[in-house]
Amino acid sequence: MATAKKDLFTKKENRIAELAKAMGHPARVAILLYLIKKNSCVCGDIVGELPLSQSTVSQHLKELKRVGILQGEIEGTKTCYCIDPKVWKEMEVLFGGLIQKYKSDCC
Amino acid sequence: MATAKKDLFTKKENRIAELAKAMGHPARVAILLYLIKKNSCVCGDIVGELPLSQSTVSQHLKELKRVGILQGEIEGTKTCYCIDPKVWKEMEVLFGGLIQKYKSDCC
DNA sequence: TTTGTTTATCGCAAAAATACGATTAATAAC
DNA sequence: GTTATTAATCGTATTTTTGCGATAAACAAA
Repeated sequence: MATAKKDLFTKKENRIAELAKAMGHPARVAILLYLIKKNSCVCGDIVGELPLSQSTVSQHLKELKRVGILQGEIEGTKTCYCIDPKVWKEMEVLFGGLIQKYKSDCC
Repeated sequence: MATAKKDLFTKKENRIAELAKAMGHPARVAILLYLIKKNSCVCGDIVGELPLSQSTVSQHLKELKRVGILQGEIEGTKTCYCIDPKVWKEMEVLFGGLIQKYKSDCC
């Protein structure tokens, strides 16, 4: 079988890239900031906060959910999204670790 | 004039997304890890480290340079890339700030 | 049961990212 | 000078992402 693209890099490299990419769109950053600010899992009125259509926002939420950053819980007709503390911690470790690893003494 | 896409979100949201997106590819993560490990600005032998062609690696380096994470300095026929400490610090502030801002008490 | 609300998904179009080989440009080595 | 080395860029093909309207699905309200 052909080599999967993922196999060209380490698990860690792939995971960092996957999480970074999920944060690599201003709408998704805005969603995260909104969820953090609200300090609780707010429902789909996220749509009302963003200058994008409902279906587009739904896609962004889906992507954040896919990589694990968000959890979505259905409550009646509404869906309640919130940050997954476990994955958030993972990001802290991965990004923090990466950033701390570099001590400037270049060039 | 039409609204630029950038204007739909705040400067901060756009900048976080831009930096995150630059890290949103395993090859670029690998480049950064390699530069950190070598602890000095190593030249284009980055190409030898990656399972990608020279032109593709060059493009990834260009992207990292575009957002400011890397600096490139020409030395003879070689080019020496290194992390820009200033932008690295900016990432620490932006990502660290974002991640620290969330205190789990959701759902 | 009918109607309204909310969210996910489908289908599609447009734009952007990824990857590579070939070529160019710049310099070093001879 | 000529030749070799290194890296950037060009052209192009493929894939992925982004975005939206329309529709569907699930539930609540009437």
